[in-house]
Amino acid sequence: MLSYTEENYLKALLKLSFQNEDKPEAGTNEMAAHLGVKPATATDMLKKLKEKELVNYKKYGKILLTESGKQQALEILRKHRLWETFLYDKLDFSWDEVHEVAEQLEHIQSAKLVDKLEEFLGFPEFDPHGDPIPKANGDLPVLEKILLSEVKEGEICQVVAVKDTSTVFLQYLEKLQITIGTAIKVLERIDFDGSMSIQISDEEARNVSMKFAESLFITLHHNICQQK
Amino acid sequence: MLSYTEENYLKALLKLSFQNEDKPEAGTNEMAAHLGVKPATATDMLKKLKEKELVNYKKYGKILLTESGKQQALEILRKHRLWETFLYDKLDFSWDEVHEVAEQLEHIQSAKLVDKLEEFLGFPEFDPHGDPIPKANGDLPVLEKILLSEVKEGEICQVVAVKDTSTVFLQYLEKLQITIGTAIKVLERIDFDGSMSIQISDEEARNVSMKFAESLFITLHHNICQQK
DNA sequence: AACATTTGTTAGGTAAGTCTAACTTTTATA
DNA sequence: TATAAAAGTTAGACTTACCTAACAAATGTT
Repeated sequence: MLSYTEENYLKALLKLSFQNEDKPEAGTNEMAAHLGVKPATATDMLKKLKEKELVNYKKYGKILLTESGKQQALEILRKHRLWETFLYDKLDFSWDEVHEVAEQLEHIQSAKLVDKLEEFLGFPEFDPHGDPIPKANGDLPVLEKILLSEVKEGEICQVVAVKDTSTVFLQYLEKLQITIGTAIKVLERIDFDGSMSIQISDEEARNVSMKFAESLFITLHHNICQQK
Repeated sequence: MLSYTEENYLKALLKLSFQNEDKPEAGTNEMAAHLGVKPATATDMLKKLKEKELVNYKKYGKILLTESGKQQALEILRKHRLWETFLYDKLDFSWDEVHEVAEQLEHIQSAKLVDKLEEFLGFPEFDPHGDPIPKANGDLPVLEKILLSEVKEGEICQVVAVKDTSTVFLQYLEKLQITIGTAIKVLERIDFDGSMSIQISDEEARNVSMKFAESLFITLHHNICQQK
């Protein structure tokens, strides 16, 4: 059985592996910063987790979850996101209040509790932030993402990824204050040239080209919040 | 903010004060046994709790919660019993499974969570074991208890206390396998002499006198379990 | 009242998780 | 490529909550 602290290290490692998705390794300082401890402390814990075969780790090397470590981390993430969903859906917490409490609830030990909670919530696939909730077997639901250009007039969607990763495009996004999670409402589609009029968050209307609309992945999921 | 462990000591002290209701003090060994630690450990913690003015305690003396300590203990008990009710009512846990998980859940820190949970559950007054759930202000709901002799035919009730505390009566109860929490169904009332035919738990029918029926306090509450 | 038993305390030690300060290795840059 | 900066490690110390073993006080019994 893992301690509360060990669980937090595993979860942090999993999160970092999502962030740097191409190479899912992490560094000691990165870990420490994420957990709010000093690097020396993280080093100690990493040795301990290596002993338990939850991480691959060598002196001065990069840190990687083992398969076993990843499964355990996914289980914790599963609990975290199910509890967030519970707080949001059933207890009327706002999307920005759920995280702090879920940080505590995710450490409750009871397999039955997690499964019953999932059932009670109607087997949700995404939490209130739009993040996928791992299934009991560790599978992660995939966001159904489409291009902004496919969205109908009047619909609201959320940015989930970029198709074009060129610097000019990313800089343009930054100028428009669009990041992952930003809400976009399609006000009008111009059939003539494929351009559209959109509303970004709660800003005023703005026109974007077909090229733009075909470079941005969005989702229509409704259990996602306005900000992130 | 109290640690998980400190909270457990306060809760244990509160429980002991309910048990020895006439004098709500406890001893070091008693405490230690209740918490599954050695007396020496309990002594250390009691000094610490005294420093925080949560208990009144003197060397070799009896232990008593201060007003502040009692309020904090009641808050923990409130959380424990609300979570038990949640698990029982909403997640289909059985009455004997709820305690273990509630022991963990009671330590979650969030005033909003407790109040929202209470609302979500419909402001229950008693937990699945029939124990009163402290209100946010520390008030304890009182069980509506009546004498067994007042119960109508066909009704099911649960034993909550004895009116007669004589040894012969208590020994008789023991022989009938009646303890606090035992379920009793009134099968027939004989007006002639005030005696009644009752069913104890799932045993066969049995006749008891008016004197007996007037010596046992019961409750008709329905959110109470069969056993305790 | 004297002694035995129960009850409670003290002293010293352990493991987990944290820290600071000094040191080593890796990496980035002039 | 030499050196400075960044990243990571080690050693030693602190706190919390626990332990054992030895001791002290309170209680019960003849």
